[in-house]
Amino acid sequence: MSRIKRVTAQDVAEAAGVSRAAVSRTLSNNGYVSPAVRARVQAAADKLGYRVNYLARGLNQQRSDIVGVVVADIDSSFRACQIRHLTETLLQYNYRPLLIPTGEKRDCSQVIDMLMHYSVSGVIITSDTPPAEIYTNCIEHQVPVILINKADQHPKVDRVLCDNAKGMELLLDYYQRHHCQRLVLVTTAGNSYSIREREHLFSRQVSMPYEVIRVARHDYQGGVEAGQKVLELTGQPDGILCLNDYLAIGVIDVLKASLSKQVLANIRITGFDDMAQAGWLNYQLTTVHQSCESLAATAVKLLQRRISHPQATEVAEVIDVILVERDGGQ
Amino acid sequence: MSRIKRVTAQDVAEAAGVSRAAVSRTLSNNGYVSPAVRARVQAAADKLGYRVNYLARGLNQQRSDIVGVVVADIDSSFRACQIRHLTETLLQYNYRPLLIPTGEKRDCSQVIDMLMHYSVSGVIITSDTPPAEIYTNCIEHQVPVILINKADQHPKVDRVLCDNAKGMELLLDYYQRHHCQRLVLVTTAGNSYSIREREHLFSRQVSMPYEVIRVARHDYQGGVEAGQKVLELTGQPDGILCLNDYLAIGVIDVLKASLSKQVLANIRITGFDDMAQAGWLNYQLTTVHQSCESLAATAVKLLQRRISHPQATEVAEVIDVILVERDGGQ
DNA sequence: TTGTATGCGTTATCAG
DNA sequence: CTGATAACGCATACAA
Repeated sequence: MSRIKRVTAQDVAEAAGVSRAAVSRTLSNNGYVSPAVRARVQAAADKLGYRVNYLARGLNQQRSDIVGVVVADIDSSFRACQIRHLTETLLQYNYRPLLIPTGEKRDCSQVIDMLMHYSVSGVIITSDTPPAEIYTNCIEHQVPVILINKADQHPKVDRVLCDNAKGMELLLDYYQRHHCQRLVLVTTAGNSYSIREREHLFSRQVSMPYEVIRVARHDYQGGVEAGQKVLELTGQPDGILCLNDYLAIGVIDVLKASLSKQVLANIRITGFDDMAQAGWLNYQLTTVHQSCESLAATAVKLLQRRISHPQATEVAEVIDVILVERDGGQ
Repeated sequence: MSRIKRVTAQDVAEAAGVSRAAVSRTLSNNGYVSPAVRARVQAAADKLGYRVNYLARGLNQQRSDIVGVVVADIDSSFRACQIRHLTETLLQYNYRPLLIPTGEKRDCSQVIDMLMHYSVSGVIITSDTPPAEIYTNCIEHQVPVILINKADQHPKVDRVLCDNAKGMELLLDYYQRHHCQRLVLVTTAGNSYSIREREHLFSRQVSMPYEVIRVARHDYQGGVEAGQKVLELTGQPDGILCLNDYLAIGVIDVLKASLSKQVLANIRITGFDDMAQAGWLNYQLTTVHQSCESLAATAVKLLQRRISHPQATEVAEVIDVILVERDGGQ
């Protein structure tokens, strides 16, 4: 195989008339090197267009600066937003995001196993139900793990969580302020942490009578199914609290198709997450906003902390939320 | 620095009582090795839980099996779908997707440069306006480049394209079949290849009088802006051909808010791409469907081809499209 | 068919 | 402060 000519540290060293070691020390800012040599090395490196080979460095240092980003449902709006900010932030801090989508089919534990053999610097998990195998695998290889919106508590595994409690409080306060009499909770049967947690908080904090509609999926289709169940109720509720925006939007679409504008105007529907579509004219959904930016920033901050202090006790940082009141498209 | 104990080929070799070379040959299926030895090596490798170190292999082979996926607007629905299928397909074929989001701010050429130093096996670009620098950089390093829905034609750079021509034909045929008299084209002023190409094809193939509404952005906001301009027209058109689904949905939302159901029912609005929201009850958008699955499959197929035949002449594969007729939510 | 020896490009250690 | 040298873990030409 014909090997491609690359600019190597050796080349720079020769051009600058110094040793490889001096080059390494200069460019990694690690170790003593005289200003004179430093200048010569810099000049030579720039002229030759030298950049370190990350593979070689990774092999040597046992860490590649690659960060595995494990995520389910990439094509759901909110997740896509998370991914975008996570990858942007990682790059900004000189990590490289290796994206691992986890479908139902794919055996993601195998993929995770693969990650270990890249000497990844860390793994950020946004998947809904990460197999326990991931932890054992990562811990065994001493790879930092950051969990986003996950229940699981593990030693040395940091987490960043959306403030579901505050969000639910804001929503319930919203319904109370508007003197809602008959509330319906739309939730799902799946094992998504966010949904489970919000449902739990709801039932603990709610102080008015309510009914529950439970559907299988937590996406738009689930919302449609929920909307149909709403129509089957005897009489209309005046409040429908949906545990995420997709559910709310599905409900809205079904109700809009079957109910008059007047009737609909008296039903307050809310969501959770504030994904892009919540702001669309047709929905103008009142919902709880969680910032993907600060979520990403916090995740990467925790990752860096754990990389430099592998033995620190685990922490769980909570991301603030706010209520976004919209007029429901009226 | 305390180094983590890893299972290395040497360990396997000792456990199996053979040389490192025999282990390498067995596991990479490259070179001759007797069945007996092969079995012993396999057994030892399994028992010890050995997996090759991709960094070391990459350093040696000058290719890391990492594939850079460069993409703008991750959080747009259709792009997210592309990403999902691209990454899934890449993993399926034993590549690892390194995700590079390109914003307006970020200087992505720097990031691309970084990719080169991972000895990436290839780069797949879905960004709308990839800087020319990318090509020169990749070609210089002899890294395969696959372009998705891009105009740029470069030697040794393969492309996969959506069949915009057929799509436009289907749409115009649709309007003709329904005896549309007054058509409005909604397009943008940006330099997105898909939009530009579709607009060009439209003007070449259209055989009825039409008006043009041009907005700045090609996202939902652009659609809203377009919708407002539609309302300013003297009299309503009976057809609005939008060059992507986002534009169409924005237009629909504005018109729904201002026009009566009856008037709206006489306006045929169409999009392009068939993103998830096009199928939502509220929109039921007639649009041109392009399959992200086959797009991803084709991209990876071309990538593999170029990896094994770096000097092959470039090709452009076209992905078939179909018209998805929906009732517009009536 | 197998083992030996060498290179891949860095960084870290240890003399000088 | 600097330069030789040994890892890092793998693949492969070459010799046996």
